[in-house]
Amino acid sequence: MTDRARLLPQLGEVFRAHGYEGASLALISQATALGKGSLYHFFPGGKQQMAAEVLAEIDAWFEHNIFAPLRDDDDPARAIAAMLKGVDSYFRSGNRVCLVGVIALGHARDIFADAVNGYFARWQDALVSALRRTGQSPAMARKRSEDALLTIQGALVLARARDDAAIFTRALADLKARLLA
Amino acid sequence: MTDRARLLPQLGEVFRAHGYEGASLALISQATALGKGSLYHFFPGGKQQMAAEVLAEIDAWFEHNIFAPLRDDDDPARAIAAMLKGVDSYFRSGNRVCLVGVIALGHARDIFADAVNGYFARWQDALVSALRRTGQSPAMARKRSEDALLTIQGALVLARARDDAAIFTRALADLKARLLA
DNA sequence: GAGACACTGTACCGATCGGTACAGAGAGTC
DNA sequence: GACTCTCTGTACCGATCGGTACAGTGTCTC
Repeated sequence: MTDRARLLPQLGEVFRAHGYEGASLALISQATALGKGSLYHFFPGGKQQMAAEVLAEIDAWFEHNIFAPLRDDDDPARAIAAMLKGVDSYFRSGNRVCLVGVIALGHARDIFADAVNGYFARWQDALVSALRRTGQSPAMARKRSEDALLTIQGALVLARARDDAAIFTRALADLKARLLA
Repeated sequence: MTDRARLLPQLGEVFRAHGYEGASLALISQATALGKGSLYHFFPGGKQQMAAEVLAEIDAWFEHNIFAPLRDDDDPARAIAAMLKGVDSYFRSGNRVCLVGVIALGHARDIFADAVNGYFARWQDALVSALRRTGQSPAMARKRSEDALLTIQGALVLARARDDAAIFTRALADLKARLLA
């Protein structure tokens, strides 16, 4: 189990760098320093199981570090600030790409549609909850939470496209002001 | 030449749907109803040349329909409104994905880095030009143009991730109000 | 009709794909 | 030492990958 815990982040980076289709078993084997025998011992379901477990781990990380505080923190403004800080840290200030977004844009979305949709749906719902507790109307909370998610995704795309991570940092700063206006 | 003009959009849809790595010659051959012989007759450089020419055609379309009006229109507000209308139409109200963004997120970005960066750089510069002519400060124009590009990209990602094209339409409407505020 | 030319289908190339089979290696138990 | 069980490397599978070779095919020119 602890082996798997060390494996999943490595798999995640391979999928991030090459996408689902582009992450060949040879690349995965190289990144993990594990032969196919070991790989298929841990993941009998092959590549699809690897990606599914990586997505589940990412989801669990966000659930614990981002979504739950947004839903439960007594101080919603603090939870929102913590979300932005956590997001900045998770995406390495714009130098790391969102695997869920990468999969959403690719052909693999069909396979992982539920995981992809659920991730963003729960994020948005949690953010709506926090925004409502700051006193915003349901409509305003919903609109701003949608704005927040697409801003983060768009900033990651643009930062990578222009090879300028500062775009992401600026977008997060603007977003903070917009969310709590 | 006219054959090639009919070919490039078909190639574009294959790359959009499967990404650069995922677009196999078999898929391309099927989508274009052309055998490998014909494909390599038109594109001796293979898949890479196909993608490069598709990107160039996309760039030319935006240059003519979006960027040039933003730079040259006597009425900058009208050009910005036309940009949003053109973008909505080009991306089929959120049902079509941005090929430049798809490539930017994938491993193929390394090959097409200049084309990808140039596309967004010229878009932003053109939008800055229009915003400045509406009387906005250089700093404000630059910030809002960056916001515009990442909003469009993020809305496309989120719309596809959640399988809800309305996200894109809403984002464009909000963006319009924000740009001309 | 002869020749040139742009285009096309098919067979084929070596490499790599995801996945399987299997014989161990190593550690723990009795 | 014998057995079990988890883990590992390697050889191998058929399929597909991007790309090449080449013999046509039709059309147009002279």
